[in-house]
Amino acid sequence: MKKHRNRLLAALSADDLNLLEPQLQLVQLEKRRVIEEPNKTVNYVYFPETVIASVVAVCGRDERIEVGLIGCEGMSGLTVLMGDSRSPNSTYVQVEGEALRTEADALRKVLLQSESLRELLLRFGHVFTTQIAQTAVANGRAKLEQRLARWILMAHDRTVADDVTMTHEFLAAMLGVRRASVTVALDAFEKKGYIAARRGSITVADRKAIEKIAGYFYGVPEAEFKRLIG
Amino acid sequence: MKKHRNRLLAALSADDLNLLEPQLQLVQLEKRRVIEEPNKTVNYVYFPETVIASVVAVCGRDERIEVGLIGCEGMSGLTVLMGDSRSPNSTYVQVEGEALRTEADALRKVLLQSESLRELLLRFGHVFTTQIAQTAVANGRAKLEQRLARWILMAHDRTVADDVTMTHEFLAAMLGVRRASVTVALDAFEKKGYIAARRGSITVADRKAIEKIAGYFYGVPEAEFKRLIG
DNA sequence: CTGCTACCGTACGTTTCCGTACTAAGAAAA
DNA sequence: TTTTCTTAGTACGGAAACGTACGGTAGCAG
Repeated sequence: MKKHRNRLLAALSADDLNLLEPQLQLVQLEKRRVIEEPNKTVNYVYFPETVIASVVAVCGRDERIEVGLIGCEGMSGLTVLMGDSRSPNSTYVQVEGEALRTEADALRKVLLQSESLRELLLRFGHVFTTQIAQTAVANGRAKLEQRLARWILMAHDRTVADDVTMTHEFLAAMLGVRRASVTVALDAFEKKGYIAARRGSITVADRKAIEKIAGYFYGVPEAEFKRLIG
Repeated sequence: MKKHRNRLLAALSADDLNLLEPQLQLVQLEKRRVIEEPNKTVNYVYFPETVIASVVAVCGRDERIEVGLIGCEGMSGLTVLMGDSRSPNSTYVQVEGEALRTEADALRKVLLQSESLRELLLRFGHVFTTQIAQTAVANGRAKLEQRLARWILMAHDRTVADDVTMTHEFLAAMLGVRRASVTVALDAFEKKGYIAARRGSITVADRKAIEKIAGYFYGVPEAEFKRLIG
């Protein structure tokens, strides 16, 4: 039984892992692959190994904004844990890579068999809800540079390399701001030596400095994760 | 067995209600009463009958913003459902009134005894998470008038009367904006006849018009509630 | 009835970010 | 290589909301 990079799977007891592992299938997910569509049934639940996915809340036709980021620390499809099968949010791959997935129905069955598994995943649900709530705070109170710094840190936490492959255009869509605003802010970061920017990619150069910019807008869900999952 | 005004309690099966009801205690909650403090153990879980409470996400010392509103349609203390006992959020009473409460430990016991109870409450958890996510969208993309309209509608849904007792100052703190901005926006609503404003209270006069202003920023969690709880 | 306090209305200069749009420079295709 | 497309840098006027602050008024306390 190999050790999983995914931290939820890594935190499972041997028994729970034995229960879940037969259902798991390793898949390669390309950039922009949609893994959950708004108000459509969730067929698979994903445990990212190297993939990073965005959860985007949608209202109406046009208004949308990223409310959470899921990487190797978490899982998609929380709605399944909550006894439902769909949600108004959209989820798709931002950074391509590998993930383990299980059919939603298979997961439901396993959840009924193990209370400890259910509890671990629900604790992650609490962490993720915290992440959404903190996104709401950042959207309401933080300046663009702070929100951008927060996003870079969260992405950095979830990548194996130090760089994130991401165009300004896409990043702007995630934050719900103009593409040009992202360009200006990233430029400022680069000029101060906090990041190295190449076409379509950002490399973290001085993480401490970026943390200083994000201030308290970064860190709350991360602390909850440590406390509850370790 | 009297019918509860709280819609979660009202949606319970007779068996589940029998299980839960002995634990419930009717309490009167005054305005601004804090029912959950950030990162402190939750002792009681509240099912509002006429109370309306705000869930406020906090980061650092100063930055805070309302991420959700709980009234007779819901419950506080979702962290307990998620297998935890605290959260980084704060919860307090906005509109005074009555609520039924249970000790968190008593609820935990009952949750282990009834799967259907657990499922109903978790479904509400999903609805509330949706509310938080939509708050994040509104904070990031909506204009102040739209956010204000959204807030008024959500409060209106949860009150028995048509009016909400609330100063501009407090409302501004909830939305994370200046008190003066709220005054100006409410003034505009009043001049158009959408609301009647008195010192410290807002009365909804033309709900349809307010819904039109809020647009798609209002309605998503409400639809989820209907779908999942009824 | 009077005075006090909390709440509301208004004002003004300033910051942040938007909408739009044009240009430049990498990267991929021909 | 040359062309074409995508991504990034820059510019400018304008809207939204901010920080701050001053004066007015409703309603309660004495």
